[in-house]
Amino acid sequence: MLDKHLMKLRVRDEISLEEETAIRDSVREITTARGRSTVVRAHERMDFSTILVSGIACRRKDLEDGRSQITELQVPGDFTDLHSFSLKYLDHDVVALTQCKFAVIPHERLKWITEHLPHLARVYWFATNLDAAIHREWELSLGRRPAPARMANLFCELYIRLNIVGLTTGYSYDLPLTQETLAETLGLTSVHVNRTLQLLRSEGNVQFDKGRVTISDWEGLTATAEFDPGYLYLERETR
Amino acid sequence: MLDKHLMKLRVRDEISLEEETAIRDSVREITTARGRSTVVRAHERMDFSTILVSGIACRRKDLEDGRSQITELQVPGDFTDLHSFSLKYLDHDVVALTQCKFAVIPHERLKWITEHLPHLARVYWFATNLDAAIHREWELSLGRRPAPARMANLFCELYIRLNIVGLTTGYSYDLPLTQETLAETLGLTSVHVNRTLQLLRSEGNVQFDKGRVTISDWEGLTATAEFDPGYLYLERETR
DNA sequence: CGAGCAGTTGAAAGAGCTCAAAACTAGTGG
DNA sequence: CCACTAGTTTTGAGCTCTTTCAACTGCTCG
Repeated sequence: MLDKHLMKLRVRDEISLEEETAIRDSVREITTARGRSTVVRAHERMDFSTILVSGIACRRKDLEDGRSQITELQVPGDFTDLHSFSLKYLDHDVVALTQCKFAVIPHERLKWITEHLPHLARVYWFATNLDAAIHREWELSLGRRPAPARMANLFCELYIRLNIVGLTTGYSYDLPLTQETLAETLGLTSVHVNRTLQLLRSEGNVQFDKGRVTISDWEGLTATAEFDPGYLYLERETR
Repeated sequence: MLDKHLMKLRVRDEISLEEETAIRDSVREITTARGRSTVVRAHERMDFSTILVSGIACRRKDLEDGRSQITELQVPGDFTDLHSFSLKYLDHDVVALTQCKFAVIPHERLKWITEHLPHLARVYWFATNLDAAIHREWELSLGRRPAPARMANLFCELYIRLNIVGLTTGYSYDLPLTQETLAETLGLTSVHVNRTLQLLRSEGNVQFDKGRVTISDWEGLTATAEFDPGYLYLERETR
């Protein structure tokens, strides 16, 4: 159940058996959410956090008039709302984009970890800092990269993140999102997403079809994306 | 020296005298940086973090071709690179936009805090989560808000953040940045920043002149900004 | 078979960009 | 005190990327 979560953590640090046990023992229950359902609502008081076990979820911020921006995509193994432990409520919704399974961890357990397992606490601190690093890269994309580079960047990032948790097959992976959702993610309209997708396909580096991303030329893709994986902190360190 | 830092922390939680002392005792030295100088370079290994004591700094990400995006502005009292403690190196530069003073805190002291003062550790964890929340709001701005709302939003955010540390006078505050820098912050060109500034001024809500922001109609400004301060987490809670 | 999404296409409008020049500021040195 | 420089702000004109709006296709599923 938490295997992908541990894979993700262990890419960046060593996790002892004691720590692994503490994590596994922290799960109160497993919940399921239908695709396109809001799992956590912004401003709602939280006393637990959840790890995404399967499916694709996201953090989404809405504006009054219906416009909305997805600020991060979550893949299996990600702690979707670990930050609610110190924030107490979220500034955004958590939305299950496809059918999802979540492992629920009560905040009291996290508190216990900060008091008894300081190294694991730092690993989790790191995990939230990694989310922030992803946010910063997306700010760069949204602020400075034209649509094709922005989209190519997203496909690169997801390839790396999904590869870590064993969800890629060669250079392709499932991404069962609509172009509409992709638009919310990239700060574009769905029409423009459609055209940009065609452009990328015509360049022969990536293809997005029937909910699956296929990268045919990784070098070419990273070039159009100006992709530098540094912000994903892929080195193992003692945190 | 750290008064503003403590003011910022105490808006969100109670900080005991013991914790305050631990913070003050953690400062190894005070350094100064000239305006427009890079203080920390991306990918550079860090063994200390710094609190901004005075001046305006920022986190900036650069692209090969010279385009760059500021992902957050830092005001006095902010821990500019607390996240380098768990990240080990930064994915962005830290740039002093004006002359700045910094208090230097060695990582080993932060480690000590995580092992002996778990509550303070959680407060600092919270502080990095607050940065992430600001990043998310900026993603929303960059992705979905047209230039005037985006700019108005920034002026609102800075008003609140500077007010917390006592750096506002009525509804105005110093912001000695060029329009060029503002453009890097807002994901716009300096030409468009200039025109948007004129538009906002003509609407009579804000004015940005000679490095000073003057808000003449807070209600009006928050309306054009679609500003909701929820993401700044202004409530005091036990973290 | 029809309803309802998701994806695709076309045409026109608009927000923001580029390039280039002019006007303003403030500091420097004669 | 004035000329000179460098940096910043302002303005104009044309252009591009992205949006908007609206229609059309195709697929899936009851």
